[in-house]
Amino acid sequence: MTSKTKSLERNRRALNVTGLRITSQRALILEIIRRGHLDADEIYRQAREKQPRLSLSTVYRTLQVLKKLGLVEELHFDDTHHHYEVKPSSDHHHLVCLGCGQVIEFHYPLSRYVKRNVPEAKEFKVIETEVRMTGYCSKCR
Amino acid sequence: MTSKTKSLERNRRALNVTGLRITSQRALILEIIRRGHLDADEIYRQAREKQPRLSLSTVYRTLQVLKKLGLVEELHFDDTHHHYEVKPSSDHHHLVCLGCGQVIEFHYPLSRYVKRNVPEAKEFKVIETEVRMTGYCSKCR
DNA sequence: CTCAGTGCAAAAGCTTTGCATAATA
DNA sequence: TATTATGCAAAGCTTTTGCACTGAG
Repeated sequence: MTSKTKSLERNRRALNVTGLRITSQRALILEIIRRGHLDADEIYRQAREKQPRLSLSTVYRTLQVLKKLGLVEELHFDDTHHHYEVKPSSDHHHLVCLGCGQVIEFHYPLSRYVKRNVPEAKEFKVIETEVRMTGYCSKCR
Repeated sequence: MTSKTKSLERNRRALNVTGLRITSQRALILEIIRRGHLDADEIYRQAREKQPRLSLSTVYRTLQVLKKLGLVEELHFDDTHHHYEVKPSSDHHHLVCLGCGQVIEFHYPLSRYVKRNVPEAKEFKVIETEVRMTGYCSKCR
């Protein structure tokens, strides 16, 4: 089984559990999101290379569905676009370089740490944590 | 000196250092932002109670200027609006309740903690840290 | 065959911009 | 008085929605 078939299979399963219909558009979009942090328009452009008739509305609608299902997470790197990525299982955060624009991911159980140390957070039931640190990477600083 | 005069004086000084012109609109907008986390439209509505002729463009332009000067920080609580607050001196983060919408602030030197513990962050020069945890507050959980 | 999903085009936000007018320094 | 800032209206972007058609189950 090729890696590509495997990935398609994984997407098919992910969609299937939910009772949603498995359309070629959804499988393709999910496939593309796995490539990294992308915004709607980038997903649209990449998807149209495979399916030229795909519409931007479908991209947005699919992203909403996947977000609602918890398969995909919406991020806020900059002011104008949203970015999307497949939802990670653990705390999962980002360093955004103001110089070259690269996004460095890191995993760390920050919500646990915050809950332990911050009085305000003690009685808060945390659902989601997003940490975004901007600055300069080792090359750009 | 009343507290109100003092606050006006503070805004005047804040604007003055920068070489910008002190207009009644800018002073008013800065005054309003000090009240808490507000989005452009809320600022606009509150500002118009005092200056009915103020335009929304002026609000946006002023916010951009203040942001560029580092007097005000732009936040990303939800998908559709930006929120603004006067820039705090130390690490300063937010718990957003999905139930009642309240925003709980907390201070904690998280960037320092991350830099110490996360390998990816070690050689990163951090300029700004934004932590946003969503979930449910003690009343809503 | 049926209903969920799609494409297209149009609308709906929020935010920015051009230009003449008003106000600051 | 010389610019800078404002107000208004119009444009620009991203995102959402209505509707008829298509395709998955």
